[in-house]
Amino acid sequence: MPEAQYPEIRTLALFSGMTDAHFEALMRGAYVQNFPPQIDLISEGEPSDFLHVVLSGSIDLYSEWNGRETSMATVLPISTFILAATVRNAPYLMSARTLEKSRIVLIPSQDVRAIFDVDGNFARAIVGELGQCYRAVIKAQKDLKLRSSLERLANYLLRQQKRAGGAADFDLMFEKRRLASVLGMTPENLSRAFKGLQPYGVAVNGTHISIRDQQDLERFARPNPLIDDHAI
Amino acid sequence: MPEAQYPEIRTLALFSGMTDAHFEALMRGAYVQNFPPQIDLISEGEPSDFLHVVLSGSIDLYSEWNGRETSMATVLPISTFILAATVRNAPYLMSARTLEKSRIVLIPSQDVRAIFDVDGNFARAIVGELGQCYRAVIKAQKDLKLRSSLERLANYLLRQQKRAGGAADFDLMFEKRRLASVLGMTPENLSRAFKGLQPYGVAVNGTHISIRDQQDLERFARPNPLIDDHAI
DNA sequence: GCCGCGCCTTGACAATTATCAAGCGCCTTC
DNA sequence: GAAGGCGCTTGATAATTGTCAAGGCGCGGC
Repeated sequence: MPEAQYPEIRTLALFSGMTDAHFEALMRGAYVQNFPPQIDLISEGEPSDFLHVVLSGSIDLYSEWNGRETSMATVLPISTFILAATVRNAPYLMSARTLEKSRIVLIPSQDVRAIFDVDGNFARAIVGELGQCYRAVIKAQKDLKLRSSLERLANYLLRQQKRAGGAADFDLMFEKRRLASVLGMTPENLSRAFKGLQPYGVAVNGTHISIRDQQDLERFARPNPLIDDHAI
Repeated sequence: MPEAQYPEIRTLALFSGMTDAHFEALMRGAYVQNFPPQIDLISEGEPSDFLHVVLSGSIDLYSEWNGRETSMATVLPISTFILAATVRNAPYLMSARTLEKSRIVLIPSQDVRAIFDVDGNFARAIVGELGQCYRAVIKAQKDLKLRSSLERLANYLLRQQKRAGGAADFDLMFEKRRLASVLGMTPENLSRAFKGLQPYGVAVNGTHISIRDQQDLERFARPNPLIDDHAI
């Protein structure tokens, strides 16, 4: 892998604490690849051969069972995915596909495990990352089990609004079909859910969202940091 | 904490790889406590002051939002809980209560973090544990998003059967009200779901389950290792 | 034994969510 | 500019799941 790419990867919390020697050992076996949109990168059930790092673009993590499919999460630059499968040397639990043209670093899993075995700082960084991932899934599960689809959508919009800077107007980051799957509903139901939020001052125009009455929407959504705050 | 308790804790994968000195440093600040049933040990939102280890009994991890409550998981001896909150020094995302009379070790979180900072083997053990926890929640989420309540119950029964030794007859491990909450449904709906599995050869008598036609139930449940196998 | 309590079940009904089938609108392509 | 494709929306309908109220059953206490 070309050294020019190193800096942006090195700045990741996961890699910033390790020694130069270990980092370079990791990068030696790694390579960067560009993928077009809608390309399957990994399939659930396969052995975890590579740790992936998204440099640009975006990735959909999804799962299938019995002919059904659901989006589990979206990975945005710059971050890694399938870390847990790599460190446990276990099969992937989710599949991954590019949503758009994406630039991905592939680091052989055995190299990650080898460095992990000898570099305490790397192990500690992985703990930080895994702990965050774990807590993110717990939050998602609380969202799913404790809220109706209308409440999930309302809180999703409030989270997106905050991510987009907090203004009353912002744009959805991906297509509604996928949003529906992430929120655990059908596209039809999402359409109706948007209508169901109109009384609370939510206006939708394509991917553009306007929150006319912040107070009103929040009164309905009842956002909770232990579910919605991704920083803690 | 009395040294007599050390061995059973020491055998946990989490603690078995660390040096004696570090282990004893951890145990110095720890103490064991007995709790009666139905006692709240921690509440979501509180700072994570202690890492907990269940020596005997059982613990319900649950969450609340907007007046609703759901069971997230059950912790059985001997294992730890709220490890992620401890290592990230973040507030608990779930509450915990004893289901029965339970014996719990409380290890000050700051001690855990201090040893974690200096003991690479401990850090690696935590990675193993967190990775497993993460993957368990991902499986639970796939179960929730991809299956109907009837399918979740059918697969739950097959998992329990395997845990109980694989015989056609076995007993549920906790009361149906809680099972319903774990499976993400109401008690009434669980009752009907049991009836709905009768055509597939499932007989229920109180907490006792008989699987009359293994093939038939499996054909309906379609268990999948990437959701149902807790070992991988 | 009998009572009372808690849990589970059942039935009737309501709300939520999914499915199926059009139809609309926008964008691309030719 | 017309045609076609694709994603989104809408309506009608069905399936799933939840709610409320009542009743049964078992178990411990008196």
